[in-house]
Amino acid sequence: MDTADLQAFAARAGEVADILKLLGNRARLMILCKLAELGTASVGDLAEAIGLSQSATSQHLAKLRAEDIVSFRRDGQTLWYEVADPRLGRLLDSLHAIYCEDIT
Amino acid sequence: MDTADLQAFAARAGEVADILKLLGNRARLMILCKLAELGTASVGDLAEAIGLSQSATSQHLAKLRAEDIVSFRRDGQTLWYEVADPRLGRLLDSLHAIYCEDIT
DNA sequence: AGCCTAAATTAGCAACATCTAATGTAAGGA
DNA sequence: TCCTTACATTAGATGTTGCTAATTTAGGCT
Repeated sequence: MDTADLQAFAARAGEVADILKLLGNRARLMILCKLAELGTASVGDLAEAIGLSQSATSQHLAKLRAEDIVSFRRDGQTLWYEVADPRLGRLLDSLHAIYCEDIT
Repeated sequence: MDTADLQAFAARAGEVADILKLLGNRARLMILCKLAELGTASVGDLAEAIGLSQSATSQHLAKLRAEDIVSFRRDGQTLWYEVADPRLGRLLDSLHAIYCEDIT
């Protein structure tokens, strides 16, 4: 593999690794699994569902937002989050198929 | 979801997140992609293929070994590594399908 | 306006990750 | 035995992560 190929490979691997880094945290993975399961959820719903504080949950959502992995719409005081990136939806499906085959 | 369900969910998410954390590093992801592509490779091969020092490459391999994601067999002075966990093989295939559809 | 709830943001700290440089170990060859 | 090659390991500096606590912003209600 020549230098240009290595750089292209490294660049793409870096992008994908950045996404996987976001999933490589228990709290964020739980958030994304919940969103995949429920379709949409508020910050409070998510915080309770994963057993984390409001602040910590919000900070995790900020990271996911920064990579355009999730989006939200406002309804009054409540923000409803959802998975925004279809590729991430596919990845979450794959993860479920591989690591949660035993779960209904 | 009751407390027992949350704990089971958290436990499983933690296990999967630990694996994804290993993939969430450019160098390690490149190593695993190379192993998936080549089937088997030596430490020196991998270090050169990803443009990293021998030491850093070896330390990444040590982390992957610790989670039983890769294994190796010795042939003289050379250690030949390969992907050991079939679920990780499936995950790498999925990642390739999702994020590298444009690559031959 | 004043108050409440929902969520975001900031500051700060402890824990963790990742590199380089140096050293150790194992195997083969002269 | 001595040297070389292939790889592992350790030590240490530096950057990053993920929490809590405190504060701020936004919206709805009386």
